[in-house]
Amino acid sequence: MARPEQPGPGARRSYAKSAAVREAIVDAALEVFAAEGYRSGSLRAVAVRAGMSEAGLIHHFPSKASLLRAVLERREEITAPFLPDVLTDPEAAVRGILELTRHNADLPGRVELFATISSEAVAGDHPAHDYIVERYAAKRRLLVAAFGQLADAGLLRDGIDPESAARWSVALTDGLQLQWLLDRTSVDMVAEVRAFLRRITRLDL
Amino acid sequence: MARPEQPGPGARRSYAKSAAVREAIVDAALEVFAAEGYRSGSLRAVAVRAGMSEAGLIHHFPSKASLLRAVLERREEITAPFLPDVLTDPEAAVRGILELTRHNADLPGRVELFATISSEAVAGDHPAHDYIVERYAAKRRLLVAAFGQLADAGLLRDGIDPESAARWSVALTDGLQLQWLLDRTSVDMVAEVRAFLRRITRLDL
DNA sequence: ACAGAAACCGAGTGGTCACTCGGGATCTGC
DNA sequence: GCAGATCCCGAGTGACCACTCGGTTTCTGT
Repeated sequence: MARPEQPGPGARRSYAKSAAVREAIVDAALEVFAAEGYRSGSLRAVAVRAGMSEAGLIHHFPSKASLLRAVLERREEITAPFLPDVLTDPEAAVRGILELTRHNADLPGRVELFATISSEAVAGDHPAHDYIVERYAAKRRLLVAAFGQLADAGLLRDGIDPESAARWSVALTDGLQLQWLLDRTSVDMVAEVRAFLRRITRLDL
Repeated sequence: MARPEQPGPGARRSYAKSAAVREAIVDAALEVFAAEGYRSGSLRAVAVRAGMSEAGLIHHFPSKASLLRAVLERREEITAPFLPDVLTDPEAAVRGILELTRHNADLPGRVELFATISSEAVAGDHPAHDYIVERYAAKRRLLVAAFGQLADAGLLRDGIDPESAARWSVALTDGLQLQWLLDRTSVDMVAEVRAFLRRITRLDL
């Protein structure tokens, strides 16, 4: 987050253009971390891309880990609307998987960021480890609930387990993204995800 | 490869224990690259784990990239038997997916290695980029052929496209591996892959 | 048993890393 | 319009990086 909190009574607040600068830094960091990963991506590269010095960057984000946090929070803000409240509309959640895939298909940088960070974060001491683990768990919980409700409504195909449907959906999108990143001409992510979801649900996608 | 070629007429060959040392180095490199990735994993860490100095390591593998090559070649030797000749037995190829998953489920290190390297190698300048791209393409070709033959034999479920079956299988195993690495208690990879393959084929797996 | 190559090492080399420090430019509430 | 904080930078700092160099030790074919 770009510090939306109100400053304390005695404290000064940031200058007007500061938010824009921070946003530019986060944009730059997103590109660098996507291309080179968090561990190998350098603050120097981020600073150059953001048009400032390394020391200037550090003034806004006091550590590399805090910059990663900002990048992930920003991504979350963008993707959150694609997976709306499952309790009101389970079909929308499944449709959201497809919409998110469609959205991602135009943004290889963002896809690469998450693919890179996710596998980096397998290491327990990675600064994003807990975040990524929790994010996967949350997504699975949401989709299990969604597919469960679809099953109750008779909209899941016979013999499909909601738990498996959730896991498969997450795994398939992740795996297709990797294939797509390695060779974009060989995979039509949207078509594959759509075909898969039609294969496990009775929804008209 | 651990230099299986015969030495030239005038050239000396390696000493007897050299092959064992090289193997120990590759083992150590596998662990380090799995845990920290190729770019962030250091030769120093590999050397320590292999019980020798950094300079001694470099005597055997003149560059970091050559060490990565050796690691990948070694992995290939191990996994190759799991995907046998599809022309003689397409069913064995599909069964191989499951066997390989079963095999991997006991070796998180090896799974982590390939997950880490694969997403790192998305970057075009990564030393393993071409290798990983080609390896994915080859695996897809093999599975497309296998599922195609199963379809001809009526062993693919109605409406399943062999091309998609191949892509889905690869994507699903990759994606499940990532979920498994992030939280091993939450995913039964073998059961999920088995259920998925039974869902798209008529094979008795 | 000895020549000579392989094996291995300690001590560098130049580079990059995240991050610090002290100070100067810039902004803003009063 | 000015005090004081924010903003930003150049120049470090120590740690680590892949890799080199010159040398000693170990092995092995003859």
